Amino acid sequence: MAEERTPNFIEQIIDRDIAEGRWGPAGDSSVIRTRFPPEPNGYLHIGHAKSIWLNFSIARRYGGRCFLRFDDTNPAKEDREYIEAIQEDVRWLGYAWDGPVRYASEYFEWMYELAKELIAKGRAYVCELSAEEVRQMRGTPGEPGKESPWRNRPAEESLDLFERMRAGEFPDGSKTLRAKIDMAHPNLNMRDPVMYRIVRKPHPHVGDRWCVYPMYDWAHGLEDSYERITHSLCTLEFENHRPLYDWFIDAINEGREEKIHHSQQIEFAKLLLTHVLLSKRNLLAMVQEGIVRGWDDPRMHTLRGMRRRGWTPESIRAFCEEVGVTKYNSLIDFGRLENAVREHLNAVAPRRMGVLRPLRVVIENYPEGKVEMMDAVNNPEDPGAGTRKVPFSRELFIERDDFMVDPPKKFFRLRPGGEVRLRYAYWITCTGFEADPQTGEVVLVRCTYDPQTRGGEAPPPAPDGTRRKVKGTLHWVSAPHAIKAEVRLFDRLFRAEQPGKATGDFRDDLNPDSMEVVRAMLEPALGPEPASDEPAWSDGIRRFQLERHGYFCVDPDSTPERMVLNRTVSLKDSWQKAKKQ
RNA sequence: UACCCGAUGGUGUAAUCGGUAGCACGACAGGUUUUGGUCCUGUUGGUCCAGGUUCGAGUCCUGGUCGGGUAGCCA
Repeated sequence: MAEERTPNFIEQIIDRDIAEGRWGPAGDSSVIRTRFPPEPNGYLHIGHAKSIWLNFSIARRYGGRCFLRFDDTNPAKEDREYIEAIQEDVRWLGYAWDGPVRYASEYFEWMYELAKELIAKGRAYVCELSAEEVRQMRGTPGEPGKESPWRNRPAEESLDLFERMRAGEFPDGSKTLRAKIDMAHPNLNMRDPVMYRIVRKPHPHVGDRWCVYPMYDWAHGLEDSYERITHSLCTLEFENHRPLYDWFIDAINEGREEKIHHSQQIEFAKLLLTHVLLSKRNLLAMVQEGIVRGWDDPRMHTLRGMRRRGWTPESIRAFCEEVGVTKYNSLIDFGRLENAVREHLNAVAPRRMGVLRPLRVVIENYPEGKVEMMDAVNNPEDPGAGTRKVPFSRELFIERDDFMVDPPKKFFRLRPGGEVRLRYAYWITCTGFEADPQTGEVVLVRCTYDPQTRGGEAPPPAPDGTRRKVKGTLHWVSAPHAIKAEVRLFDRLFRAEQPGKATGDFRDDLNPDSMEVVRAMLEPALGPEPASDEPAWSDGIRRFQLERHGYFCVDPDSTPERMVLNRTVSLKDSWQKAKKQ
């Protein structure tokens, strides 16, 4: 309603349908009905998010309905675990389906009766060819296939056989029900496709009630029909299946008193991202080979992984909206997804200070034992987020990268003799440092502070009117108050835009530094107990911006004794970029 | 060598009936800034090719080129 966005090609079709009254009274958009129909055979990933977003946002746009339906037609591959996980992930993304969860398996009886109608009409037959024979007789693109010897058996015989298939009289794979279409059809899907196969496997939803299971092409249009889906949205690889989708519904309706609902299938391009692998096979390989720690590893682009990494549902939805829907197979730069989460988190994430690689600093003219509580802004983008108190004392930690003995040009951080601002605290000047005699590594920096700069304010101008300036502002943590934490710094899992494209093996493109674990020092507000002014997150996960570093969330591995933070994404860093040039 | 689909700056996506090719991201250059973040301003750069129809074509027609999909008793 609110958005002025121009309608995508699917919405344009729907607009026309509504104007013409194709699905109900002309002008009534509330008849629009979509569905998200996952097979419960794996965890949802960012690619599914696009489909979820599309179906649910269309229903919302038109005031229609969107169902969640498990397309559970193949018990050999499906599992209860996924039925639970998928619902959880859809909810996490922020969507509520209309009514109960639907299951294709609950429509099997109806489908079975319709199959018998087709047999009776001579549009389907029981075939006794083996899988291998069917494959060989299908022909190839360019040359026609051969007809099954069972193709023209009497309808009564097929009917009898089909009933006995269901009754469990025949072994797995021994017979199939096939549609009688055209073995010379240029579209391979139309060469007498299999409608039912015999499979004896316990089904995750309906148990052992069935031993014949419908194939996708036969089942899917019927599922849509049963639920009176108006627009059945799917990905481009089903384009060649649409003629069959339509053929089945038309064949059923031919000569039938009571017509069944005929949804319109519309195909769109699935989400393709650089630096990411989403296929079930590759995801599984990464888990099984220990490349990642599991399906919810923060480097994985399963929705579970992204949730643990700190991605927000809001940012994923905004990303889908941003990249849009077309029939063009585009490859989206992963940076777009990172931008989306930065944009959301920049607006709402509370700012905190945390030192990832600590370097000790002593303020030599600051009294020992003195502690001042400094006022720090929680979010400069949101004045309503308020302020907090941060303790300051004589001994601090600053970032190792923020001090250099012999810095390059344009380095505005701390150096011997140099002055910088400590954010919300004081201006300090470096008076010396100590290095490890063995390694040369700096282990301590000595500074003095200017009491006139409390809060980080510039000191009053000198009598001659000149004003002192500092170029750099550093974050810091008071050493005696610091909270020790484990911080996991994640980076892309793959270095190549298209992992595996160069050599054929994605393992060759793995980023060896996709996870770095550091012992960090955090300000007290980052303790195990949420501060009272932290925002309420839709999923209850605590998220922060560590100033000058990036966005982080609290990992479930955290305990009251030890905080564990995950870096969702770093801040943009024009200094890093400048250094590389 | 079959069938289906697609093609607009670096990337993604708009352009009503055929009528000024726009927006976002990136890159680059400035400005603001107590985060080298954010924000603001500016610059850069595009209709796959060849014909045709038309006063006028990204849009319509014809032919090509390039890219994707399709030969599971998977979905």
